[in-house]
Amino acid sequence: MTANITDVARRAGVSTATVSRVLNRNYPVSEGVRQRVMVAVRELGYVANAHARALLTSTSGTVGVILHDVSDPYFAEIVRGIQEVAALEDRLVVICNSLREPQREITYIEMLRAHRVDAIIMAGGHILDDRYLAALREQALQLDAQGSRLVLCGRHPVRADAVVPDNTAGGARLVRHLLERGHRRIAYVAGPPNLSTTQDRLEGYLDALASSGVAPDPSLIAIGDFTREGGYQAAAGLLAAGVAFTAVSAANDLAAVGVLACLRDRGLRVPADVSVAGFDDVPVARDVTPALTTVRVPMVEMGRRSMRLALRDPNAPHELVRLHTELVERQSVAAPPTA
Amino acid sequence: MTANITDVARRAGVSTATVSRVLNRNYPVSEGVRQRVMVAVRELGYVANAHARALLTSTSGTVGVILHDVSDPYFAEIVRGIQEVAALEDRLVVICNSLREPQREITYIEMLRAHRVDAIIMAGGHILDDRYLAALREQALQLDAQGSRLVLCGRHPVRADAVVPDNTAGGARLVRHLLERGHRRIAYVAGPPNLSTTQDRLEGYLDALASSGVAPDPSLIAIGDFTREGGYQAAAGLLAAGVAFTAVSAANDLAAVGVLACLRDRGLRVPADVSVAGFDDVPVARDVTPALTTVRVPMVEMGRRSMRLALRDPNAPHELVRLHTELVERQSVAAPPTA
DNA sequence: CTGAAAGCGCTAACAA
DNA sequence: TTGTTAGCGCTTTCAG
Repeated sequence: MTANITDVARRAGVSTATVSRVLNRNYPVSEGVRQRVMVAVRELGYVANAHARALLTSTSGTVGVILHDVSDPYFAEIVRGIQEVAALEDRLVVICNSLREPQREITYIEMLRAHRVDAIIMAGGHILDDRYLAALREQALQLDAQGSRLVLCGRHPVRADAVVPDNTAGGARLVRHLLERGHRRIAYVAGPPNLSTTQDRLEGYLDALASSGVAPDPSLIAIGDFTREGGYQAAAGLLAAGVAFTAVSAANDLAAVGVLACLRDRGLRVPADVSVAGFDDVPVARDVTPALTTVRVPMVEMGRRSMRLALRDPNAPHELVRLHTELVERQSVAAPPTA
Repeated sequence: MTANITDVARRAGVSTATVSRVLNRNYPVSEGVRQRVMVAVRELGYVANAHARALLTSTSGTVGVILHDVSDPYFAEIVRGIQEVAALEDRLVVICNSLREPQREITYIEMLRAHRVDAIIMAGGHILDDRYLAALREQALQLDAQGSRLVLCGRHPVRADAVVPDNTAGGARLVRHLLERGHRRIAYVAGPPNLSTTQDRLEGYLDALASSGVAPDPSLIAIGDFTREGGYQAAAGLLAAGVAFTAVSAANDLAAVGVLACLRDRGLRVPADVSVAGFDDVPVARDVTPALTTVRVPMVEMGRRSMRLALRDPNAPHELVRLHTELVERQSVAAPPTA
């Protein structure tokens, strides 16, 4: 089987304590002994058992990340930021896809707790459900007792570290842009109704409308699910319902891409007939035609900051980092057609 | 600090062995005792220490994945397949971005070995470097001795399980398609020269040319790096060099998207003036304009199969799974302009 | 500078 | 059915 520290010690003719000291190089060891130990290590292909070490030091060098789905570009970018810092700090990253299922999230937290991860980063909006939030709060407490940190990236429903982008202000800024261009009938493709991000961004839409004195029209609001397919269906629904609109603001870029595809399939030109806007500024936003006007959310930076918070001392006080969003003007928005 | 099994045992008035038996439910325990233990567990928020368990059972329930970068859609899709199976089998997945740096890959393997992962999946092509391959082979041996599996996803340079797509055949199929449409001057945007995937796909291009009796022209081959930016630069270089071509075949979709952007910036129409083809069929391929003709690589399935191989018995014999690729015709390829 | 020994939290014989 | 006990592989006092 695998060589252990005793094998190395025997081969080098020293005690296990000495081997440990050589490997952790935090104690004076004579050069000759050091050499002998290193040779034995190399010859045996020895790698210290992280579990045995974790048992003693109660720190695993691992950080857990729970998110909707890594293959969603929004989360992929966040993870990129997380990995960047993890690599710098020699940490391993465990990634868990929750698929936005509350039970799955809680189960993952427990698995990660079992592994005594140094911290857990939960990315993405949270589900608006009291039982879930209570369970989450309970887990946060346990995590704390365990000496590991909880970092929320993109939401902030429980006492913990958090990194949050300004979704509401970003949403309002975007809709204001649409209004400035002359749009009054602005459809909105929302995310899943029970998600905080959906609410925050929708609020921005409503705020902008309100401060311009435009009455919101419920029939202009369609429900998507943050996917391309969801966006496509939402647009199709809007079109089928026959409601008039000159612009569509989608809750995220993926949905906006779906809207674009639907409008194209129906023979509508963007932005000549209808303007379309997204949210997030994921890489695909600039590669669709027309390139998407959107709100840039600093996803990579959110990931970096989250990981930085995660790696602080377990006793450091909670911190809340607010990040700004920014309007990115491209080609998918123009003045409404002068019908 | 954290509650341990002794705390639970004391609180439930039983021995630690009993607690263990209740939690692992693989031994007869009287119902009354079971209840008492469960109550104690709940009250203390107890979660068994995975490290202590791993030390005994020498299995961690964790699988490591080493890949270029999770935020690259090709890898993101593979990871989706991996996670799908991992969730089904209650495994945790550690993801490591190697950025294609050989040293980083080896270091990650050692970190994962230290954590006694049940298996390591290495995704993506391998670097063509003898020293690196020797080191990799050595690690594969150690992994084997350790009782954990090594699965290669997308390459096969060392003795191990592997899941490989048919890159060469796919590349040839695509170029044949271009030839059938009447193209003769077909430029090629390759990946990094020292990568196996680059070689495999380029070979397909050359094979197709050869079997049609078209002499390959080195000046038609540009080097990219599998990124959008690399594709853009490669196309710009081709254009600047003034070589004539009526089609561009890119080594992957991301590069093809860059080629598309470059051609657009230069005022060239696709496919009217130049045809463009990609490789992989990542999600963005159908959302660019014109939608990309490409070769579908079953990335999600590659991920699933890799994970399935990873979770087999450590002593099971190596297996090699070959997966087919398939031509996907969209709008970016047409007959060459009849100049 | 080096070794002996205790013990981290758990599971798996072995007893009872 | 339940308890006792011996480690898993390592780090860390405490001696020397």
